[in-house]
Amino acid sequence: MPIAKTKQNKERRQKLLESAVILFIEKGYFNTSIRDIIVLSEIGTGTFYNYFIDKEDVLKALLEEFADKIISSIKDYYQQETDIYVRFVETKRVTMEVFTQNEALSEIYSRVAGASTPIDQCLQQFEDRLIEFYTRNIEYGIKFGVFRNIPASPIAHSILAIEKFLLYKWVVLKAITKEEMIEMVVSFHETLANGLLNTR
Amino acid sequence: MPIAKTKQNKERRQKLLESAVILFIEKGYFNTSIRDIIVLSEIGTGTFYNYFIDKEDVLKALLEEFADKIISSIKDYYQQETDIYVRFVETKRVTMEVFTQNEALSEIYSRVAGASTPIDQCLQQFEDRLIEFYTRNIEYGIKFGVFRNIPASPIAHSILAIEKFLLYKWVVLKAITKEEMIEMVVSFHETLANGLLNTR
DNA sequence: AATAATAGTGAACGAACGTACACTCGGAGG
DNA sequence: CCTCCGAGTGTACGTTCGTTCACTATTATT
Repeated sequence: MPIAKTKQNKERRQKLLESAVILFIEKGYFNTSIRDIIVLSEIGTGTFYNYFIDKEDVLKALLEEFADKIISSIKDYYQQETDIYVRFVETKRVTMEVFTQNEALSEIYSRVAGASTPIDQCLQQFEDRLIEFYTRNIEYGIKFGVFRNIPASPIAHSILAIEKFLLYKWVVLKAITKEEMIEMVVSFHETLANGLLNTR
Repeated sequence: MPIAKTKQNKERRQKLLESAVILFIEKGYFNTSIRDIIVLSEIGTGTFYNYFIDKEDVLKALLEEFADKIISSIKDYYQQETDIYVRFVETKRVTMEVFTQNEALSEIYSRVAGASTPIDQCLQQFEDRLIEFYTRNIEYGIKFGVFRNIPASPIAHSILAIEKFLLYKWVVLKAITKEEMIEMVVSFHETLANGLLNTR
């Protein structure tokens, strides 16, 4: 059982998390042992258990940190920009930029989906927050007559889905470049916007 | 090293694969050991290695089997239906039905993405085949003036992305029902089709 | 019926795993 | 200056893992 968070040395905790990221990328999450993390962190074997319950607990901490980073970036952007149509396209650019600027965490995020129930719950929370953002944005557009009156939720889902899928294709499969990824997300949104816009 | 495939007992091989599916669902892929598969299959320990190289080899066999099933269902459907617009919407229904009729394999497919490089290569092959189908279908639509002249590939990607994402949401997270999943895929396609159709 | 070939078997092995626990030691409190 | 708390340490243990290989059972060949 870990000791109280206030008793934990913050730098030591960060060192553990950083080492974990390096190893998760290098060897993959499942091929990384707690021992590996301990060795790279240059801490005592038992010390690990003062900070985390197990390996999964480390992953959860990393994902929560990442989710906070993305959500706060979007929130910042939302305070700068209020135009509904500009928001619709540019929010995605903001999100994809956070992903590309945190390549290692993006790769871990892309790889661990479906790995275990607690991890899934953590991911689902994060994704649901994003979908909610997107849905609200589209509903604003409908309310003010910019978009046609269509079900917003499937569209919001599709937006997250393609972001996630193309991120996976870039960061895991290396099948497309960073630029191709962003270009495809934008191109898709332009076509989609054509289906959304109230032009009649 | 496994023995020649012609020398393998087909029923025994199938029994091994079926046991693996049961365990992968029950305990998850990573928490299932080769020992578990051997015990449930009621075969000798060494016999396993006459059939598969390792656990990953079992997974690859399962995924290939599943990919074949989906691709052949779509191919069958393509021989029945030639109308471009009907194809565009209904192909997805065919695909989603194969997924729902093979829930266990769908769950495994949803869960193992990103797990390891060889598995990813296997998945990528399968997904690329699907994307190629979708792209060709959209390009037909453009060629014959049914769809506007837009880049087909990002659309094809988005279609697979939302299918995969909603499948994950149904079969892994249990956050939506089977019916909601299909309804959302269809609803999304209707909006998307509005952006695609050449109505001017 | 005897022999050869080979698939099937499972005890055994070494490596790697998570983590418990007895121990060290710096620094705060008296 | 002494005491003592608790974070840090790392050896050592029991478990489980994947894999091997000498052996047995079964089938095919002559």
